[in-house]
Amino acid sequence: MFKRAKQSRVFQDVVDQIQEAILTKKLAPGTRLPAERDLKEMFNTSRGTLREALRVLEQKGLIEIKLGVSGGAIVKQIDTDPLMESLALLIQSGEVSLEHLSEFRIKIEGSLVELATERATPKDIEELERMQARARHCYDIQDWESFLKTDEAMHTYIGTMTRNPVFQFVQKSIHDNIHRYYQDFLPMNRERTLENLQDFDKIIAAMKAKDGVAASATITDHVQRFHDKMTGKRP
Amino acid sequence: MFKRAKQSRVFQDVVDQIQEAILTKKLAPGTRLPAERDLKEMFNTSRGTLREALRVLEQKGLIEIKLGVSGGAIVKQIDTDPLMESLALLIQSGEVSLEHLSEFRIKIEGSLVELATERATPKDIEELERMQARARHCYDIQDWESFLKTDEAMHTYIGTMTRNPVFQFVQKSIHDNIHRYYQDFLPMNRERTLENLQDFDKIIAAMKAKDGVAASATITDHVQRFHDKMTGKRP
DNA sequence: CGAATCAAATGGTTTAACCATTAAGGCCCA
DNA sequence: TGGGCCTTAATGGTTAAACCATTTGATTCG
Repeated sequence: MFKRAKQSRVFQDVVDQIQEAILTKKLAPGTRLPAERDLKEMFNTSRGTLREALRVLEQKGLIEIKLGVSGGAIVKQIDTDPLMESLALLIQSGEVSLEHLSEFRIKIEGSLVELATERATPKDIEELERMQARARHCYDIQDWESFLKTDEAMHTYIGTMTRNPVFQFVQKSIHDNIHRYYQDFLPMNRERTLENLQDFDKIIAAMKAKDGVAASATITDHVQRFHDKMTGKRP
Repeated sequence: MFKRAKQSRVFQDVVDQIQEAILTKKLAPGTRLPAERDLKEMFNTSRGTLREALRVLEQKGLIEIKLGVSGGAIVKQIDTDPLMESLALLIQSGEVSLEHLSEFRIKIEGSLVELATERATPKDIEELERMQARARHCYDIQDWESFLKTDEAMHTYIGTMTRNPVFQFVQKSIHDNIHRYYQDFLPMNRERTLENLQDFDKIIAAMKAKDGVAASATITDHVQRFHDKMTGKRP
């Protein structure tokens, strides 16, 4: 019925006030907050307490703190970085395994590609083709590391094509985390790389034809193959 | 090519050391860290700086701080709460709208229910039926608020049935955030509530029959209807 | 004009003290 | 004996004042 009455922590009140001002756009991104020695007066608190509040806001990704004269706390444009950091913590702690992530990816990436196909602009297709050309070049000179980077960039770009920040975050966090631990268990080789290239050829062709179902099917198969290799299954 | 050399901030070093110890399980959940006045000696720093570090770790969800004698910093079991908080910030700031979230939900919740159906135990089904009975009771006495709570609990429970923490987080965060802003635009009424009940009857029946496809189809339709109402479309 | 130097603003750190909360033990009195 | 009250000590929360380190811009000098 009742929640524990919150123990009053001064710094928490400061955090709440500044956060409220940022979320309601009373403080726009780019705005510079007053200096610590001024803020401390405004909130009628001490500098130590005020700094604890700023530390929390910084950790939440709401402000950024710069050094030197004309430095100080600057209101940031909110982004998904704190979300990504939290997810990385969950993975590093073992609460979430790469198998969990990969299973999720199998279920979601098809829908994501389908949505991206619906909303793809000619510019998007051009951009993907540029990236695919770069990937092919990496394959030719057998630069696997750059190939992986390009591959990740293509997946992430398809996420942005959905024009939905939720899909964008999901796609970015999946690939960011999968690739971060990639080489631990999945060495790159010529054969797998070629498969990747061919899959993306198919996907781009399907996107051009506005065939979301085909694009979806191709990527789902692509992802399933990755998952099977990772979990040690062999066809 | 190069990243800016990190400006040395003492508190950051303290954060990194403690975080490392927690993630590598050198400090197990439940462990109590030494008192601030002792930690400050160990890290050879001041109490203010040390407290900034503790504040960051608390914000990350890695420790919890209790007051009084035998209080102090206690290592927490990592969970998805910080992730949820970050997402809530994105939504409150308007970076992510409820339409975005709802569109995502349409694509994912079918797969999620399918997976839950595959992995459902008899106990899971029993639990769902208990919840459904409670929802029906709320409907009978026209207690819409409790009905919504039960509805959310059922969706969240289906998330746990996947046995995959990624799906669990996704499901929890979607419904947590959708319901938080629910009444702003979607007033509950007798008709919609009855639809909800009937949908869940179908889903539970499909789960009993291990018919993942039917369960998936039902929930997707359910979610799509919700989305259409929210975005103002009428069939 | 350009480079070196200096000065001021600002965040980062340290120290020392005091306040507030909590748990535990002891004391008093019925 | 038992229950309630008080004291005490440990611990986080807060304050204050000073100094250090970094950055920027103005000033000075060759």
